[in-house]
Amino acid sequence: MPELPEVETIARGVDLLLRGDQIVHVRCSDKPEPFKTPPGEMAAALPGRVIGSVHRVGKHIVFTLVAGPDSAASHDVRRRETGEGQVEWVVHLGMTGRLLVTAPEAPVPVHTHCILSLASGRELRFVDPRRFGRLSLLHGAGTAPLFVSPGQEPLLARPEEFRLLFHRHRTSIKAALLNQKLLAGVGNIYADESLFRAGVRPRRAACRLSRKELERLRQSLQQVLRRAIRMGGSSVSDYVDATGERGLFQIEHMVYGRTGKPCRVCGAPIRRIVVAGRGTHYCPHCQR
DNA sequence: ACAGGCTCCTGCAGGC
DNA sequence: TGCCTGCAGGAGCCTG
Repeated sequence: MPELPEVETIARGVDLLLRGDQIVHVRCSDKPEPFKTPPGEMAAALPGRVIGSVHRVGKHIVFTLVAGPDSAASHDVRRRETGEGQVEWVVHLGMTGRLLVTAPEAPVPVHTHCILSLASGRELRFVDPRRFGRLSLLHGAGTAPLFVSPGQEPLLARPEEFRLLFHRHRTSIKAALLNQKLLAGVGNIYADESLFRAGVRPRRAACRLSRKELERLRQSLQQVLRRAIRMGGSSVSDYVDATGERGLFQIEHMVYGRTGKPCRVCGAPIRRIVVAGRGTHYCPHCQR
């Protein structure tokens, strides 16, 4: 399940592979999901545009698409400089979404919902069996961060900002970490892993954590996310990055998916409970 | 306003 | 061996 480190890995990979390539043709499936923007609108707006850059906002992959070299807008200096006429194609992978860069003759997997044919001869395919993912098109430059994820970037949050996110919320710290309006990009795995490293039980009320605990949590979260990005993310189930490589961070999981196994620090069996409707793993001895 | 629960969807694991 | 049930979860929506 792609969270911040996986999405970052994928966005970097796709940026490296596709920056500067031009969209020639778009084909979409006829299912209502995963389209937030009607597929017809997308298929009409994308062709001719050039992939300017690909980056991550929260758990979203944002393609900045600029006018193609032969379009009228590209010759208009004012429109080019203001970003007017620029669009952002936003991909959310949900649980099982994948972006694949392939040759057109490669077999098309089942549950392929969108295929972008590129001027280089390659295809960018969006595949998502469970259809929890979302594809949308935003008009104007730099609109994605606000539209898509109002929450703070966990890697940029400073101590005071981080503390202020939680001090008014009476819900569990686990639910608060998963709330994308507070922090953008944290999902189930890294919530559990950061709470373990901070020594905080997932059911604790967010507003009852001390300054010291919140600062420990902030640092644990940032460490865990940075380390996971360096390792290419966690591969559980079928996650792979744009080039088909699997991440390696799952070998460093301390609690996630380790129910009943001995804690790597103290040896106590890892417990699994349900918090905020999510499977939640913690060490009853190390976390208070 | 906030919190918690339900829903969507498919693949896979486990039980009988 | 095969079928069937239940579980996995991000986020939008509904309710209290």
